[in-house]
Amino acid sequence: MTHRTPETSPAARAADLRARIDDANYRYYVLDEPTIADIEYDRLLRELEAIEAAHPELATPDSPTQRVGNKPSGAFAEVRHEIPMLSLGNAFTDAEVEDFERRIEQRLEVRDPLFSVEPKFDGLAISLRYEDGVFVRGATRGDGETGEDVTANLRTIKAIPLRLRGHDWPAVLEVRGEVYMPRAAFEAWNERARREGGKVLANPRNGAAGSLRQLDPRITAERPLAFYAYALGVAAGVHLPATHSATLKKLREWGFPVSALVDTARGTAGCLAYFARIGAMRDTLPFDIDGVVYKLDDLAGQRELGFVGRTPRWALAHKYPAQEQQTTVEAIDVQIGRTGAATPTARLAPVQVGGVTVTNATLHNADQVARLDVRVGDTVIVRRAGDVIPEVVRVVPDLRPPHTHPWQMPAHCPICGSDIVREEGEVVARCTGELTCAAQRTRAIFHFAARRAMDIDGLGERYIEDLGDLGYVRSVADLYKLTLADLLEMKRRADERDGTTPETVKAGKVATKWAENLIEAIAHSRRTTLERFLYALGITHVGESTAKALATWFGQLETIRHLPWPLLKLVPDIGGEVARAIDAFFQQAGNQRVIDQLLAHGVEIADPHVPSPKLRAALDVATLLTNLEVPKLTEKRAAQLATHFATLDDLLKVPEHQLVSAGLPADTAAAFVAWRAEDAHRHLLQRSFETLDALRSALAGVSETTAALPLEGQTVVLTGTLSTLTRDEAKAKLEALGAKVAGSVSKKTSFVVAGEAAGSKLDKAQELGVEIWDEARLLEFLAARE
DNA sequence: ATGCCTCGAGTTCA
DNA sequence: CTCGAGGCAT
Repeated sequence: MTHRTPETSPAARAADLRARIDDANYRYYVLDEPTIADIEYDRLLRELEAIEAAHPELATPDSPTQRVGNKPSGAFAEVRHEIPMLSLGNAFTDAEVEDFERRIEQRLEVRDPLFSVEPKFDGLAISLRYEDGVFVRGATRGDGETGEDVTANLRTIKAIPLRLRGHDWPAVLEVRGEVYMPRAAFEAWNERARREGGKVLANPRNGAAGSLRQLDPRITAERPLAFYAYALGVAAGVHLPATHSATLKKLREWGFPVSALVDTARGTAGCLAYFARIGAMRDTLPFDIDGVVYKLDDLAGQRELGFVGRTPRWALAHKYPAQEQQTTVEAIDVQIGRTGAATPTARLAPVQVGGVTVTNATLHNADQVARLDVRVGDTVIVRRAGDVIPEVVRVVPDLRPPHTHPWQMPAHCPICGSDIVREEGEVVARCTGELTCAAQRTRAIFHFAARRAMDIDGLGERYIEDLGDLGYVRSVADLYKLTLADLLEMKRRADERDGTTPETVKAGKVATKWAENLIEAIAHSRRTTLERFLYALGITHVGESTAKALATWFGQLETIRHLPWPLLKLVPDIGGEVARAIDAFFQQAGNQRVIDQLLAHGVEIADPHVPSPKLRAALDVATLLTNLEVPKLTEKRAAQLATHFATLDDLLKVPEHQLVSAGLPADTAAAFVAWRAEDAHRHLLQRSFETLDALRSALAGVSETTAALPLEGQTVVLTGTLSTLTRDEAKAKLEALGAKVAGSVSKKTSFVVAGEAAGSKLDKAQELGVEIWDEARLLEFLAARE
């Protein structure tokens, strides 16, 4: 380090250093144009500290070295605000903004007045007092009349000047503004806190508030706080500007940071445009805001309008819908899904989150409840995850009422009373009632009727429940037996039961219309495709994709409904687990009966497929033996076994010593014989052989050649909203060209089609360098090949 | 065994 | 959308 010989006195050098440090602060925090490197800044500060240590008489209270005091104060003293700190009226709708401005126009007899507009920072309002240009006291807003003296903590915030710049400031000056924690600093702080075990902050606002209320300013000094000024309090004895916008300019000259987003806007239209403009950048701003503030720019007009209570008539806070809200848990219920999955759900006191009223939030599973330790009566923070689904973010522990207990999954289904069981290693607990459980039955029928399944329009969950409870529909097959008279009777009985008696002619007509439409929708659904039908059955692990795979590989319902699981495994993406689930479904006599009834009631599969020629290569005994999952029988051993014993009879009867002499290792042979000893296994083998033969003959007439499709082997992901096609249409067209349409982007994705408002998938594609098409390119591509 | 990558299943409100 | 878990490549 260079050490300059002081030509000047220490006092002069100290003054010079202070000026340079103050200037660097001003340029960084107010002008937003850093001029010196951090290292240089630190060097200046250390030199000043050294001088002040050597000459204690030179240390002044407004020296930049004096930001961090070192003695924790006892408690915060009360400070009475000479001019009360305002609370602003709130507006959530455009209409409320119009009302606000109409009142101003009427009282002042003006048209389209000019407003000073600014973001409403989500931080902590404070007031700063300067006497003779030196910061002497800072206080929180408190109740507006009286706040707490947090001077020592505020001194640590470098964005707050300890000494005013320029000369035209009043002898006594109070400035109002917001202390906040920039988002990036908040994230960085928390990341470090998590890593090093420090205090993790809940959100930037709480971070700022908590930091200012530290009794030890040394702790505050470590927190990344910032400050924006937005108003004047006391300002005695100088000529002040006539408008609010000019005042802000003045504050900036005096050394206060003022947000670059402040602007002026004319009339309601200008204000609403500003609201929209700031709203659009809200997510990308470096700090949190919860709205914007409109203030009548003309200060004389402000004085004329005055206050209602403590709220000025000349200012308004226009708020954005809150993305996170606090509410209380009234109950934790368990919902039973189609598969019996018992999902805990928090019933919440209604609260507005992101513009909608939220009353329920899923808690996913018992582990999640335990992780959050949510209890009935708790106050919780709720957020809309991915802008849609409400979720409980965390509990506010300080607001927990006494005598609560951790929540536990009930032992019995709240609907049917069957045991709720959680399998080893599974996250979800399930009701074991299966189809005896009304909830499972309702959800199963709902799934059957879903748009992507049998597509029965107008069959809502409530009607399914009534149809089930009143005994009209016990299984999905019963839907096709319903008559108009049944539906009307059911509706009448349901109304009776609920005590609603809309016996008016009009209600009767509505009910008739509903019933007619439903009968029509059910009739319409009779004609369907194999993949929809399979999907509608609601077989565990069989969603749309697997249903489609089954349909294209095997072609016929009659084949599929009798397939043993080792043959189901021939389909790519179907492994042992899924295959056994499908097999188990069709092994249930009740399920087969329902399928028979559906077919008897006229359900017809309209697109007869032939088995896929790709199946042919897999229809050999070796593959079958591999898929049987016989212990120790690897692919290689299975092939070996198949070359010598290719018939069912051979495999059932060949003695162990012959297996060994055929070259099979002794332990493998023994394992096979042991496996074969079980009736169920022999039966499985027999079923498999029979089906193998049936498939072979079904394939006999199928031609081998399939035309190559332009997108064969490509994986495409759709994201955002397309304007000329629905997502389903686009998917269908791409699939018709041989593409596989996947739901998420990975490095195997061939290209991503991004529509309007594309979200995280587009980001991911860019990150992975995956090709991105816009809608126009897709349409062009499709048009060229149709 | 381990680590992608997909698929399935459940979810809220207007 | 998110999470869990099945399938499969390594």
